[in-house]
Order: sequence, then C-alpha cells, then structure tokens
Amino acid sequence: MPDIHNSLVSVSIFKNCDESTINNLARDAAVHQHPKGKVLFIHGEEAKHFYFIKTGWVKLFRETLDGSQAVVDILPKGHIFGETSIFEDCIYPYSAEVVQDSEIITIPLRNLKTEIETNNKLALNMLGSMARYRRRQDREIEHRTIQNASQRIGCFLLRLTDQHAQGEITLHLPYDKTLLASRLGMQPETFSRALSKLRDKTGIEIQGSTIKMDSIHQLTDYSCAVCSSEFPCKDLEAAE
Amino acid sequence: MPDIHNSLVSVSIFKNCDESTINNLARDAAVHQHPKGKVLFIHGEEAKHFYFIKTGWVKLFRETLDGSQAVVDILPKGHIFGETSIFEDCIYPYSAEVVQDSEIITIPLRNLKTEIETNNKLALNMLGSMARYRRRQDREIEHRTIQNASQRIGCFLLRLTDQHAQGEITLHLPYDKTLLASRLGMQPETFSRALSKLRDKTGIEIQGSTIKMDSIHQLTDYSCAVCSSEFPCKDLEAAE
DNA sequence: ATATAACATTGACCAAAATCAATTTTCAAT
DNA sequence: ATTGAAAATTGATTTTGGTCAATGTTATAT
Repeated sequence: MPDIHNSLVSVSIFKNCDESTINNLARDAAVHQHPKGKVLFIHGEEAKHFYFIKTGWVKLFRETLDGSQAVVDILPKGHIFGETSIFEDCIYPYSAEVVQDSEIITIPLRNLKTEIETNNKLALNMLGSMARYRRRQDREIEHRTIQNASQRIGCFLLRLTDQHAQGEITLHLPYDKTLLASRLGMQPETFSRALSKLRDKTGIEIQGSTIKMDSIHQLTDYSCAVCSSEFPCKDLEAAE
Repeated sequence: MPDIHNSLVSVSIFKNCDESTINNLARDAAVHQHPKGKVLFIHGEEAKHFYFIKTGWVKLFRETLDGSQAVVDILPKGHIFGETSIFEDCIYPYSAEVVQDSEIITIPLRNLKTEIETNNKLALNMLGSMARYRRRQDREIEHRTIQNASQRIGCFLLRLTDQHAQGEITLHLPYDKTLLASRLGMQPETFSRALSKLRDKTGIEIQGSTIKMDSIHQLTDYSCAVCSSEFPCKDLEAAE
C-alpha cells in the first residue's frame, strides 16, 4: 500500500494533488507481475481500470482483423495508461501488451472518475498531460510525412539522449529492434537497412544495441533538418 | 456581441457551461473577415488568442525551414483552434492559415485560462474534447501505417457521409483536391491517381469534386477492411 | 556447454508513392 | 466571350520501403 502510494505521487497528473486524492486511488489498487507477451486489454473492451508501470515496458497498439498492427506508443516505467478511457465511454481506445516482464499497478477507473469530477487541480494536470500527448502525436504524423526511415531513427536516437551533452555519447536502444521498428512504423528489414544507412551518412558506431558517436551533431545535422522544431527539442525539457 | 455569444454556445467545450462563462469569453472577443491565404499565426509564436471559425475553413500545419509542410488538420466552421496553447506555455503548437475566405472570432487566451482554472465543468469538457482529438490522431497514424493512398481516400469519403444512409449517395469534396491530398499526407499527383484507382476498384462515379455511388458498401468493402475500427465509425456518432 | 528459439541481417525482387515535366481543365476576372 | 492563373491530370522515371526467403547472431534454458 505505501508502495502504491509512492508510485502514484511521482505521476505527472497527480503532481501537487492532495494526499487524500492519491489515497482514494491507491485504496483499491493492486500490484501484479506480468510476463512478457501478456495482453492487459484489447481496444473496444469495456474499461474497468487504468494502469501504472512500476517496472518494465508496455506497448499500446491497435490491430485489424487481418492482423496488421499499428503501434500507438511504447511506454517505460513511471507512465500510466488507459486513463483516457473515462472520456471515451469507458472503452479502451487501444490494446495494451506487456513487452518485457513488468510490475504493473492496476487502479479502478471509477475512483479516478469520481475524483476528477470534483478535483479541478487533477483535471488541469490531466489537461496538461493530454496537451503534451497531442503535440507528441502531431510530431509523429509530421515525421512520418516528411522524414525517411533513417532520419526517423536518427530523431528517435536523439530524443533518447541528453540533448545538451557535449562530446562523445554512448547510448543503448531501450528495447529490441523489431519492436523499435514497429514503434517507428516500419518493417524490421527496413529498420536494419535504414540504421546501416544512418551509420554511413553520419559516422555513428553501432555495436548490437549500443550506439556511439563523437558528437551529437552527427545526428542533428542529418535528422533535424527535416523537422519543424529546432534542435534541441524543447518538449523534452518539460517532464511527463 | 450577441452574435459572438451565440457562436460560442455551440462549441462542445462550452456545452452546459454557465452563461457567465461564455460572457466572460465573449466580452473581449472580436469577429474578423479573413481572405484565403491569410496566416493567423505561426507555430512557436507566443499565443495570445484562440479562434472560432464562424464560416470558412482553416488549415493547421507545421513546416520545416526547407519548406516541407505537414498538415495537422483542416477545420470547418464551428470549430475552435489554438486553445490548447494554454497548456503549452502559451506557445502555438502549429501554424494556422485560412484556406477559404472566412469569418473568424478571436478570443483572448487569458480569459479562457482564468475561467478554466476555477471552472471544473469547462475543464472536463475540454478533457473530453482532447481525448477525442487524441483518438483521432491515433487513427490518423494507424491509417497512414496500414492503408494505402486509395484506401485512405475511401475512408475519408466515408467519414464525410452519413454512415447509416441507405441506397444512392452523392457527396462533394469539402475543399480542393490539392489541399485534400496534403490533408491525407500525399502528393497531388498521387491523390489524382489514387482516386482513379479507387473508382476502378469500387465503381464510384467521379465528376470533378462530386462523387456518386449506388451504395455506401462500395467504399466500406474496400477501405474498412484495413482499419482496426469496425464500420460504422462510432466516433462520428458523438459530436465535436 | 549445447540446443533452441527469437532476433537480426542480407539479398533479390516488387509495389507504392514521389518527383519531374508536360498538358489539359476549370474558374474567375476582365 | 476571352484570357490568364490555378488546379488537376497524365506520362515517364526514380526513390523508398515492403515482401519473401535464406542465413547469421544472440541470449537463454536446460
């Protein structure tokens, strides 16, 4: 219980909320261990809970009857998901699958709904979070429109690093390449070739899932020219 | 003034709000006539106002230094835009251009911000609106991932019609084909060819910007198979 | 240490859409 | 009615990414 409480206070939409708010949510919450591959819910299902990722990764996606899949997002620990269902007639707008063994906190949507209807601070926090997400999706659409596969990978890598870092940078892909490919809206084969092309164009070094570069500018020169935001990405300065 | 008031009461985020709320917004608002081509603001600029489209059409977009453009949305009369800036440090997240001679109401963001900080009903309405928009962007990303150009046009046409209509349907493209192409994330040439292909595949009739079909199923069979939502699109039932 | 399965890469080929260029059509202004 | 500009179409070609198949690599469970 104090465990759940501590997890929730770190969530941006609960920032500066009263203890009682968090307690009302934590009261009926539960922690579960989920193995990789576990599907938590399917889009279109009735939404009973929202979720907090304590550890691990979760993929949000939608798929068609013939099996084509579109990845909406891949979330790391510290994020919540499913909470927007309270504004969608309590229907999940996407499916959620655990992509690494994860500890997930399950919280009844009912509690959130009750709370938000009287708690303006919470509503405003949530509006801020939604606005950030909206901007994020707009960027995604923009990038898929005007960036090619290699530039999109370059941009993803950039957003993974501290953009004010000086000198040599080493970074690690957060999850496997097949998943990353789907996150970027391309096939694994295309990802593989596009990453090689990015290496050739920018001089970054690739060793499995480790990427090294002498300077961040190797990537910015290549990827940020085809983006409507100037480097460094200012949305990363603010937290989520 | 009563004119502005009447316009605002029809906006979904003001539904069921007190008269005083609307009055506080309308008080400092103004109506302007804008010619086609007029740019109202550029992304990154400081946001002072949000806007209501009384008549006409407005394109929301972002562009890179080299002139590539990504269309975020194209809004008809009755919609507001720019209002989310209050959650983005008062910076416009996109640019806005009038694409048909339009009557636009300009409202200070300050008024909205003051109001929303104390008016939970307004905040909840806005959350609902943001959730719908979010779902809409997710669908956009999905469609660009798994639908080809012709299917995307078919889906756009479907969403333009009453999806419960029986029998013969006639519809008109809401704006010119070049703009529609950019809205769907493709080049005008691709649009032209893809529309011809759609005609060949489905048997719809095309005459300039008028489209005729014997039954809506000519389109659904072709486009809805590659979508994660079942037909009819349930998000259209709810208003915005 | 080895077997196995999942992940990743590579090659050959194909399909879709972008690009460039040339017309043709449409529509508004005179 | 005529002209001119913008929009739309069409053709030829290139680029990009997808698909299918084979092979290589890595990590994990036994």
